[in-house]
Amino acid sequence: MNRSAANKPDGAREKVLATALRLFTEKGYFSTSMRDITRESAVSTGSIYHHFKDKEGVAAALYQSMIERMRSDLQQIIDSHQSAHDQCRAVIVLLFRIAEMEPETMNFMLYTKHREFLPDERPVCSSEPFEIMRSMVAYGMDTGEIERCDLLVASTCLFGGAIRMITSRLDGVLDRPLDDYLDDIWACSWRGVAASR
Amino acid sequence: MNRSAANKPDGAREKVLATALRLFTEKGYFSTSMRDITRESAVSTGSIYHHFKDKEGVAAALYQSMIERMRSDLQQIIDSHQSAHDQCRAVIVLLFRIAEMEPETMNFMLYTKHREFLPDERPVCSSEPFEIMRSMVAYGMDTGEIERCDLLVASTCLFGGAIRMITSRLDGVLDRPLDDYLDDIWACSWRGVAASR
DNA sequence: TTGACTAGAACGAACGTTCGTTCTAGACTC
DNA sequence: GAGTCTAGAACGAACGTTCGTTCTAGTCAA
Repeated sequence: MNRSAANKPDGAREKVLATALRLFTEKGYFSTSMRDITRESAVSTGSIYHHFKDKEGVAAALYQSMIERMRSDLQQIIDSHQSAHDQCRAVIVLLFRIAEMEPETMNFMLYTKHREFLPDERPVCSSEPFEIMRSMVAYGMDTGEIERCDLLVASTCLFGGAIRMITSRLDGVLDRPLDDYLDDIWACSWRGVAASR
Repeated sequence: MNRSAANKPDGAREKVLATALRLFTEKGYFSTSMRDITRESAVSTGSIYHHFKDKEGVAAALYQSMIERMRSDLQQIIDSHQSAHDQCRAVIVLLFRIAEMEPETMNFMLYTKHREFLPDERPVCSSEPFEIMRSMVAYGMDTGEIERCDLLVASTCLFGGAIRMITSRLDGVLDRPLDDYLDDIWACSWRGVAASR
């Protein structure tokens, strides 16, 4: 397969993925039929099954591309911020930005129960991106920025509030964009885990 | 319908609800067929459709009984604890206990995307139990225990860490029971929102 | 430059299965 | 015997998937 042809934005594969992301987010995986995807992507059934093994294969491709994108964004944050404090805050800024600019991506990433239709995937909180986030917290414990305690507890407390704000926003419970809450959320979250001086 | 007969634990209605809770949690709502419920509850199709309008009706009855149970438990907490600090901590203790003793209930309560199959329900974080939890935080701001800021932000930060710990536990990511983490989680969460003296 | 050939992308009707639900008949209770 | 509950076969709709075919674009000999 010619790679440049396969990845071009108007290619059948890309159209299917974009449509599936939208429909899975709007209606859920099980309420989205392959006929829905066929109709809304304007790609024929046969063509879809030429590019993907089956319906689950479409979801798996979406999931993989999402994991890879996060992995790369997080690596960039590590490279461009010195302290654990700045790294972790940048992660929340990143998550908020994705949630506002590409709510469908964030919805599929954070709020979808992948295991119901991707039984072979680990839960998202054991996925590589979340591992990277935990490693930032561990780094902060080493530098003395973060109070030393159970790593999972600290990570969950530090990012848990922001993540729940994102799901609230995706649920339509928040009227204002997430950025309006950023400083407050970060203040609460960081104060909870920061080392006492 | 005779009420005492309708609620007896071995009644068809109760057997269906218990089976549905288990199957919805294990396999998800959409991957659970009415035939599965028929087989595993040993209640016939006709009988199920006598007690419930349709499949969605089974899920709705589960959801309602869960909301009502939480509402009553939370009211009891308010009645038996004076300070907002103690009330909020008791809520987390309650949630942890339900998650350990009745993981299926907690899973259905917290971790299931009800709106995919109960389109008329509000998202769970706008449901009455969550409103009660927010009112506890508001009370804490009035008494000066909690730093005054956006109510949603404070509530999300205070309970967000614990709730994410629960979902991690339900995902099988945590080896030890939630109680082992209680003190650490509470310390982080409360420190994040407590009024500075 | 043309025409024959080829690989793979696209197509969509049709298939067999499974779903939620209905229906008719029988059993039990008061 | 009227009303309530149970039973499970049957129904039609919708599903994911298959498959035989057509279309398209590239290759290459002459």
